Amino acid sequence: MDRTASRGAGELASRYDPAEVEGRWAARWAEQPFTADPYSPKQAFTIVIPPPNVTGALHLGHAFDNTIIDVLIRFKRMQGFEALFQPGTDHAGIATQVQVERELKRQGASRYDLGREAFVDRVWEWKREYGGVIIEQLQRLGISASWDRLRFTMDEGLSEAVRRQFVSLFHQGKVYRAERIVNWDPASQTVLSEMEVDREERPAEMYELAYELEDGGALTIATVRPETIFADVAVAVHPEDQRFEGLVGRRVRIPLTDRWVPVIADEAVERDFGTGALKITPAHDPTDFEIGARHDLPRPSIIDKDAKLTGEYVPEGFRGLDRFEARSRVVGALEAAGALTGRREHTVALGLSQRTGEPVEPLLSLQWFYDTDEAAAKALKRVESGEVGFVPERYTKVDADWLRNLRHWCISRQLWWGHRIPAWYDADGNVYVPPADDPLTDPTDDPRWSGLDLQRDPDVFDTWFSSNLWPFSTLGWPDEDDPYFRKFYPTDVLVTGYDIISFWVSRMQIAGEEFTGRPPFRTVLLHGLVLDAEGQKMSKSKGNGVDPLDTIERYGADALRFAVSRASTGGQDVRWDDRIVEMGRNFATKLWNAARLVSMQEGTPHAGSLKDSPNLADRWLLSRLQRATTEITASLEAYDLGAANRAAYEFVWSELCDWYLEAAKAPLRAGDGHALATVNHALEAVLKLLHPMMPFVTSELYQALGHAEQVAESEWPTADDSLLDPEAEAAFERVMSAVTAARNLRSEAELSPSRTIEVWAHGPGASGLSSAKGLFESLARATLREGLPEGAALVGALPDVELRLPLAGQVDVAAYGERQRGRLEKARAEMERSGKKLSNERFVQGAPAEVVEEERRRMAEAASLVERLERALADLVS
RNA sequence: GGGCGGUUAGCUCAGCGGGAGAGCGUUCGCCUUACACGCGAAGGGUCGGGGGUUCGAAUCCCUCACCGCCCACCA
Repeated sequence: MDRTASRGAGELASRYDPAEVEGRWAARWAEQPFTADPYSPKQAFTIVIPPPNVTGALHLGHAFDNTIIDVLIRFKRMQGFEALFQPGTDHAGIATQVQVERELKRQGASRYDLGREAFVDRVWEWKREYGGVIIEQLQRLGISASWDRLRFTMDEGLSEAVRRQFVSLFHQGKVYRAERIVNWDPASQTVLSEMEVDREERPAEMYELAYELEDGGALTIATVRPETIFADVAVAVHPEDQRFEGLVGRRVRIPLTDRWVPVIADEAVERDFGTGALKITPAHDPTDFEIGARHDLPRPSIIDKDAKLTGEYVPEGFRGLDRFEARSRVVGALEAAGALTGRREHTVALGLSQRTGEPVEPLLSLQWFYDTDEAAAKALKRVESGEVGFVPERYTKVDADWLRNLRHWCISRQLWWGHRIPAWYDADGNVYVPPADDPLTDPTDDPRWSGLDLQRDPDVFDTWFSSNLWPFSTLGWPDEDDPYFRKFYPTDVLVTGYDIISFWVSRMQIAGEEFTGRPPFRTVLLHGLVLDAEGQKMSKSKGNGVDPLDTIERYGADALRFAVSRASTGGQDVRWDDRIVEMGRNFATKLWNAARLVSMQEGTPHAGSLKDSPNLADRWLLSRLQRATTEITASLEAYDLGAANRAAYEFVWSELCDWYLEAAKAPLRAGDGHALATVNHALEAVLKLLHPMMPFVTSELYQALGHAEQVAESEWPTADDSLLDPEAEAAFERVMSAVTAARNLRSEAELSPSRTIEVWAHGPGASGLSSAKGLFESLARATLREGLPEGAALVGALPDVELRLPLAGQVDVAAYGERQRGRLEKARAEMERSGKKLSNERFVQGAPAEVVEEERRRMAEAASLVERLERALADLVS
């Protein structure tokens, strides 16, 4: 073993071990996080984390959000921005509560056994125990957030922000309490917003029921919920429906009861659907609620919060029955009573609780609502004017449509875990809310109301009623003088999956307008969803999720980040494929070994300008590096991580490693200072360019090259156009083609790669090739001679030169000839195509000059190739 | 019922107006002193179908088919 090899081996292990290296750097970045200085003169660049559930575990969705954000943050930081990646977690009300309740259940208890206070303590305990897990996992991913600024939605400051939000909106009249039809989840015993309800197509039955008319005859209605007939207050038909002319104003009897209800006319009734007559149940159906309101009808409820039939309107035999049980019993009774006149299969869009999977029950309930109309309109303007942009652009419309069609948001939840609503009620149900200028004082401490017995609302806010403030509550708001708020708000980019636009993005836009008068971010960068190998969305319930930590363990976090970066193209959904991660792992190893090769070199790099190098390979590489730098930088600036990834991969593997390093080996061995300077420079640049996507291996290698500062703190490379060298690129590419042709000859001749072959060059390009003799010979492992060799030879034809390899005995000439004929066919086809095009007057006239010129060049090349191949074949036969 | 995305090599995907690309897999060689997580060579596609625009279409327009997603109060 020679000295250089042993020295290199001492510096860098011969095989890259991601686990060891990554663990070390992850710990370093966790302990000494990248901080952002609010007083820095540098321009701010801010991204807030989409806060993960505090008790959750890292999944691929998080890996996407955070990798993309971290790539942008590291990139901008290196570009000289004061970059803040604001981290934190969400208390995730219902999700966390359900989780802790499940744990309690395993111990044979329920939250009611503990009582509210003890239960909430229990959740805090749970949070203390598991709340750090996801943070550690993110740190393991190499996320360079400002961990010293970790925030939680239920921190004191953020809770204050939520309280201020409510109080302010209340006094503006935008938040109000009202009885409305809500989506009730009987399993978790809370109301849900529209968005927390998943619609699922389910087969069901539609029943036709005959309601007896008071003057004889019957009116037949259609329903999928016969069990709700007891809450009927009317039957509605369309005002212009001639079938029911004369019936409006008369009364019908609800089957199985003695109640008579009026027939009313309402435009909401669809004439073509069902029988054209609709039973009206205002307390258990949103449409019916509205129709009932228009006609001033009562709203009797007959389904309770456990989804059981209840109340005096329900005949005794059905009282206490679960809704579904009740349905079949009611249908039986209707049939027996002769009121069931028809039934048929029908698909319904059943609402299911996103959390519990339980069918939600629409019922009447007194809840808090938030009228977002005014702020949404302002937010919409920003979107329409382009002040807030979406990447990819098509989501602009999704967001705008959403902002346009918002309904009032039900913000109260019957949970214990969350921000408790700061509203109090007296015995008469009057509402007391802290004053606008002093939102933190409880009304019970307010001297004005000291004589009253005020009870605080037991409910808490919807989780999103705190995460909507996230882009500014984490930066110190409501303290508008907080230096972080001043420096880093509004944030620059919001990165998240497109499935969260309605939940979070639009609500942050609204909150930003409402409380800061500014949009909370300038750009919304949306990524696709992660699908499994079958194209199914990954989800906990399906159990088809990939555990990113497992992936990290097997391939390394850099490899995972590489895969995420590469998959981030155009907001496209990604079918997760470990082969891409493998590609990333291999790439990290490739980089490692390239650095190892470089670190093994001894000698003194040329001290002057890189432009001084007389070596064709150096000039070629430096020129290519400028192009790669430009492309990678532009791609990152356009938030196109996929393109940046591909450009970097291509340059490093196919150009730097496959060609340049091979070409440079000989000069380096000879102590060429120009080659050494070039290779050092290129490697350093590559480490920087790759650092955002693969922070671990690049940090380790940068350090190994002897830098005291971290690569993360180094300056982002800028392309130096004076190093662009189209001439060198073209010349080196000719050498590359010749080398490939020579290697092909070796392969055709079945000669061992270890053997040096003798290659003869003939043709106008031969002398050019000879001028790069050394390069060609070392890359092709050949001896280059000019001219034509004696006797039979294999021929590799290039447009301007042909390479001949004198025939050794063992070659299968017939097979070789076959392949050669194939090449000739291709070249002829090429020639024909070009010829056709060039003889087309309209092409020559209509196409841009350079395109026509290019075509002429192609034509000439093809013609020359055909000629060489024909001659070579003739030689072979002779 | 509206809206959006997808259909490119066996698989997973880039490319989105000037002669089809990558990784994996396949075939043939190689432990060539950075790397077998590697090196060299090769094979493989009428870019879902049909129409149109254009000198020129995988790329733009229309249309059809299939796959997927989002929104929607026909009970």
